[in-house]
Amino acid sequence: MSERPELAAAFSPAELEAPLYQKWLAAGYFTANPHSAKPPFTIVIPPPNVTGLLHIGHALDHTLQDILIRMKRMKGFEVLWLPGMDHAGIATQNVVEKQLAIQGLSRHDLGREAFVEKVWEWKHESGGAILAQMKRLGDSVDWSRERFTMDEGLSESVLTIFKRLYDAGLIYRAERIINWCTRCLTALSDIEVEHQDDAGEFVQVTYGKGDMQITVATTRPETMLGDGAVAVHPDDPRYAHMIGKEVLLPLVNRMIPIIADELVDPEFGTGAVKVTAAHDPNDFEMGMRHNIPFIIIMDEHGVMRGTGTEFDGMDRFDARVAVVAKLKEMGRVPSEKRPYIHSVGHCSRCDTTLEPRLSKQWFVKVGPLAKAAGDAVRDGRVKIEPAELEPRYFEWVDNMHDWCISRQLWWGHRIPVYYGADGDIVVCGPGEEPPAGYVQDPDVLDTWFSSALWPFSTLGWPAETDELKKFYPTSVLVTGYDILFFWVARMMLFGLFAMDGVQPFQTIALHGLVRDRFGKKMSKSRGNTVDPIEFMDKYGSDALRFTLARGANPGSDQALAEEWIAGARNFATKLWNASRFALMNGATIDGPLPAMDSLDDVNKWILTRFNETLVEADQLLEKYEFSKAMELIYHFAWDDLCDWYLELSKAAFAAGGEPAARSARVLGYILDNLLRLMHPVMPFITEALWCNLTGQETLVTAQWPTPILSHNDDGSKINIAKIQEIITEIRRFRSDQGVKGSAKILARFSNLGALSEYEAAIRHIVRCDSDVTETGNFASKIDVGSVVIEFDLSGAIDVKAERDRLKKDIVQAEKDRATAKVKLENEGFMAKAPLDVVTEIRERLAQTTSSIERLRAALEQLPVE
RNA sequence: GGGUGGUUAGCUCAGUGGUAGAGCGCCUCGUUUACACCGAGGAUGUCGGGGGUUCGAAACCCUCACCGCCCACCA
Repeated sequence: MSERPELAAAFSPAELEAPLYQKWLAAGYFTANPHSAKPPFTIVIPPPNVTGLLHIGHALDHTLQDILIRMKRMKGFEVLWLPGMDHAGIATQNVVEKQLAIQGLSRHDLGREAFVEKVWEWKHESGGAILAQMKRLGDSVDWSRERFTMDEGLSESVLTIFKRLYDAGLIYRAERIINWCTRCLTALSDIEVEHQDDAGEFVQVTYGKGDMQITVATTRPETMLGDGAVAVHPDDPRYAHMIGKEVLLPLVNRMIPIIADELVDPEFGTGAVKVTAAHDPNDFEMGMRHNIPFIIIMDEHGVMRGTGTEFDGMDRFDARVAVVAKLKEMGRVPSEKRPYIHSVGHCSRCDTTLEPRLSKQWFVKVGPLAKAAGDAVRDGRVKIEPAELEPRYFEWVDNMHDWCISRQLWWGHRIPVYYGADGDIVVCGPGEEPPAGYVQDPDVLDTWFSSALWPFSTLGWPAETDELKKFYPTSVLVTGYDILFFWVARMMLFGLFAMDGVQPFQTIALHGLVRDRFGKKMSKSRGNTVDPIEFMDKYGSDALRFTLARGANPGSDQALAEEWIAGARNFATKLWNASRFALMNGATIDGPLPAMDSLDDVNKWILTRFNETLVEADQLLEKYEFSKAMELIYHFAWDDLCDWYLELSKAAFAAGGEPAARSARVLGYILDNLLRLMHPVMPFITEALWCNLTGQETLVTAQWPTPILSHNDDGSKINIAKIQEIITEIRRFRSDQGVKGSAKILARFSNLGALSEYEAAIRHIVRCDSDVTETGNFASKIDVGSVVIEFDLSGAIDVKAERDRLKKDIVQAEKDRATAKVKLENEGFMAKAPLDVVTEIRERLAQTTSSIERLRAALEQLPVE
C-alpha cells in the first residue's frame, strides 16, 4: 500500500472543488463507458435559461440530472446526454431588448439584422457564464456535445418538420386577434404583454329604438362604432324573444343582429354584450361562430378611421370620451361606473395600452397530434413520475387548442413560407429555394416549435444516423412540472409525429419548484430569491446538491433556507471527520474481507445495515425518489455509522490486535462503498475521501456498489438493538443523575447473556468502570429488558430525579399497556385482526406488564424523601 | 368557472389501515484522544372542522373551511 497524504484536519470545500473538477475534465472521466454492452441510458437535459445567471431552479434541475448521470455511469451504462443552450428562448432576446431600452432604444431602431447580431453576442456571453457556473455545481454533462443551436443542423430539422406538417395539412394560416402596440407599431407576443390593473370605466349603452331596445355594458364604448352584433346567453329569459331580430346601432345608424352565444355570462353586466369582432379576442371568436362582419375602425396608430362618423381622426381615448358624451346627450347611457378597475395589457417596453388587432397567423392543428400524445401515456409507453401528475397532462393534452406558432419577433427560426405577388404561397423544405420574387414571412416560429424537436434533432434527425437508431427513444427527461405543458407536451406531439409514432422518452420525471423557507414563491419583487453561487461559495457545492436532492420529492415543491444548506455542510464535515478517524485507525480496503463467522455482531450489523441502505437507496434513486434516498443515506452515515458503529468499535481499536484489524477492514469496506453510493450526490467530498482511502485515481469511473447477500445477519440487528437500548438507558440515568459526561462511575452488569462479550465496549461508551474490589455500594439500579445494571454513586443519588424518571417511565408503560389491553379485550379485534398483529399486541402487553412491575419495585426501593 | 395538489411538532416536510416521524429550531448538560459545522439527554402534536366505513383511520369515503398551482375568463 502506498503512502497516503494525510487528510487535512478541517474540511474545506472551497479548496477541494475547483482542482477536482479540473482533474475530472482533464482526464476525460465524463465520457466513460462508450462501448457498454448494456442498453444505453439517454437523458434529455433542458436548457438553462440564458440570462447569464444560474437560477436556483436550474441548480435543482441539473443536480438531479447529474445524480442520475453519475449513477448510471458507475453502473456501467453508456450514458448519452442531450444538452442544449437556450437556442431561441424569448428570455434571451428580452434581455437584449431591456439593454436597449436602458439606452432609450428599441429593436426597431437597430433594424432586424443588427438586432439579431446583438442577441447572438449576448447568447454566447451569457451562455459561457452560465456553463462556468454549472461547473461549479459539479455538473458532469459534457457540454462540448452541445449543438442544439440555430445552426445548420437544427435549421434543417425545423424546415423538415414544418414542411412535413404543412404537407400533412397540420399547419394552416388563419386570422386572429393579436396584441398591437400603437406606439412601437408592432405586434407583441404574449410574453411581451404586461397586465396591469387600470382604472377604466364600465358604461351601459342602450341600443335600438321603440320596443326593440337592449342595453349592453362595456369598458370600451368607442368600439361600438365597429359593432357587428349584440350577444346574449341562449337561455336568458330576459332576451329570449329578441334573439334573431335586429336592433339599431346608435351613432352609426346601422341595423345589427341579436345573437345567442354560450360565451355570454348572464350574471355579468346587463347580460347583453356588444360584439366588435375585429377589435376583441372574444368578440372575434363569436364573430367566427356567427358569421359577423369584421369591421375595422382604427388604424395602426390607434386613430379612429373609416367609421363614417364625426369621430374619425380622433385618438381612441379621445373618441371614448366623445362617444360617451354623445350617447349621454341622446339619453342612451342608463348607468356608468367610474373608475372601474380591470386588467389591461400594456407594452412591456413603452407601457402603451395595447390594442387588439386582426392579423394573419400560422397555426398547428393539434387534434391528431395531441391524441397520439395522450395515448402514449395512457397505454404506458411513456411513464410520468409521479403518476399523480398524469391528470394534469391529460387535462391539457386532451383539450389543447390549435397552437399559434408565429411570433412577431426577430430572433428565432424564421417561418419558411414565401409569398408571391399574386398571393401564392410556397413552403420551402431544406435546400429548397423559393421562386424568384417571392418574399419570406417576416415572423419567426414560437420557441417551443423548435424546442419540441430536441430529443431527435440532437441525434441528427432528419438524417437516419446511428445515434438516432441507438439512443431514440431517450430514457428519461428530468424537469420541473411547470414546463410540462409548454415543452414536454410539445416534444411528445412532434416526437410521435416525426418518429413515426415512437415516443421521445420512456419516462418523464417531474420535480417541483424551489421556494423560499416559508414555501412562498421566489420573486424579485418579494426579495426572497436566493443565489446558488453564493451558497456554493459559503457551504460548498456538495452541500447545495445534497440539500436540493434531499428536498426533491417527486412532483412537489421544496422550500429552501440557508440553514438547510448549512446542515448539509455539517453532514459533509461529519463524513470528513469520520473518514479521518477511520484512517487513523487503519481502515483499509487491502486484503480479503474477514469471513462473516469471524466477525462480532457490531461488524456483522454494520455490514447488514449497509446492505439494506444500499438496496433501498438504489431502488429509490431508480424511481427518482431523491428525497427518500438522501434521507436513508444520511441516517445510515450519521446515526448507524458515526454514532453507533464508530463508538462501539473504539474499544476494539484501542485494544488492537486481531479484532482491531478485522474492524479496520470492515470499516474500510463500508467507507469505500458508502462513498461510492454517495458520489452522485456529493461528488467532490467523496472523491477526496475515497481516493485517499483507496489510493485510486478517481471515484467518477468506479463501479457502483453491489449488495453482498451473505452479509445479511438478522441476529446481529437484534443484539445491537439491545446494546443500543442498554447504552441509551445508562446515558439517560447518568444525565438524570447529573453525572458529568467525563466522570467515570462504578457499575455492575448482570444477565447480559449473549451480550456479555460487548460489556467492554458498552462500558467504554458510557464510561462505567467495574468494581474490581467488590466493595462498592451499588445503591441504584436500572433494568433494560432482562439485563440489570447497578450503579455505585457513592450514596450521592439524586432521589428526586430518580423518582421522576421512574414515575415517568411507569406512566408511559401504563399507557402502552392500557392500549394493548383494550385491543385484546375487544372481541371484534380478536376475531378480525390478522394473527401477526394480535401476537404483536400480546407481546406488548406482556412486556409492558413486566416493566411496570420492575419499575414499581425500583421506585419502592428508593428511600423516602 | 374547469382541472389539480395540499392542510401532520415553532418552521419546512415524510408518513396510503395496526403504539405519531425527520431536518432545522428550542431546553438541560458536556470540550471523554474523528468531529462544538460536535456529543449526550429532554420538551413539543385532540394529524384543518364535521360526519361515515372498519375490530382499528393521519391514512379510505362524504362534506365544509382555508391555502397553492395550471388552464380559461374578466364584455
